[in-house]
Amino acid sequence: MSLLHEPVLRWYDDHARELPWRGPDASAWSVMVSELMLQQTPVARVLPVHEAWLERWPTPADLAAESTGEAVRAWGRLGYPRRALRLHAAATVIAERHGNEVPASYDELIALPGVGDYTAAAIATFAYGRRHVVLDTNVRRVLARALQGVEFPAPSVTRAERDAAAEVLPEDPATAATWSVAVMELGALVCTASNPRCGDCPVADLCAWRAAGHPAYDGPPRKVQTWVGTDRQCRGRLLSVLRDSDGPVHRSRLDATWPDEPQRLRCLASLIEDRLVVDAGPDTYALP
DNA sequence: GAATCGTGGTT
DNA sequence: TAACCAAGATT
Repeated sequence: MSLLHEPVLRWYDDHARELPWRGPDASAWSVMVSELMLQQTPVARVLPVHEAWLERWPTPADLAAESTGEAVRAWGRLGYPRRALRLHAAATVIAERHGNEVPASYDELIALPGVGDYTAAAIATFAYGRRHVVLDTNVRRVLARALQGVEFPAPSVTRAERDAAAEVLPEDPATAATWSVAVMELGALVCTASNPRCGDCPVADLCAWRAAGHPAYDGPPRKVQTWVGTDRQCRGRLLSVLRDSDGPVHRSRLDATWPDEPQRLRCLASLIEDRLVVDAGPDTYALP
């Protein structure tokens, strides 16, 4: 029993946000949709899209019955639209091979498109109360600070880090689930990447990083993604036009979004390759 | 292991 | 204002 458990669990009881995918009435599908949407995307932006998504597609089979293009359109501006395709593909597998029920085991979950280690552990834990180590960016940061005494964890998950997280995971599955969501919440609201609110932290007096005097990060430089002029920006522009159009679009409308022609053509080809866009006739393109 | 993949709020 | 960063997955 880690000394961290009681204060963190009590803090969560008092400060947890009420989110639609939490609580006893949330379906496993609701949890799964939220987890895919929350990959690299802030809660505030996910909330309205998640609500509309669940209203429109209450079960995996409902989504699977739709075109992938409708999924991409409903995804809106959440970013990384391939996640919409993967969620649609996962829904199809669930409808066809899992009786339209989101599977509960980690092994079945991680076999689904778009579901990696974190998401499989999160769904198994938060939707079904299974006991797994849930290592997201928040949990990693909180544990790096509280246990290891460093400002940020290593660029990728290390064996020692996973072992340490397993070490502090409560034995009882239900408590472990609450612990994981509580640590995530603590990382999201208090133990933030920049300007952490240590004054509001329930484990400030147990924190190794604070005890060491908040030493600055001295690991390998953390990569900062460039944006202006990248293929990602170009792809975003192109897809935005299609998303906001009811039907197929003439190439001239895509041409207007990006001046660099070789890059524009390359990005359009990659969107087609990714099945986010389809060739819909002479000089015409559309969502799939 | 490193590169790639969107978007927009915050500082 | 440019940089930072947000419940990662895939190749």
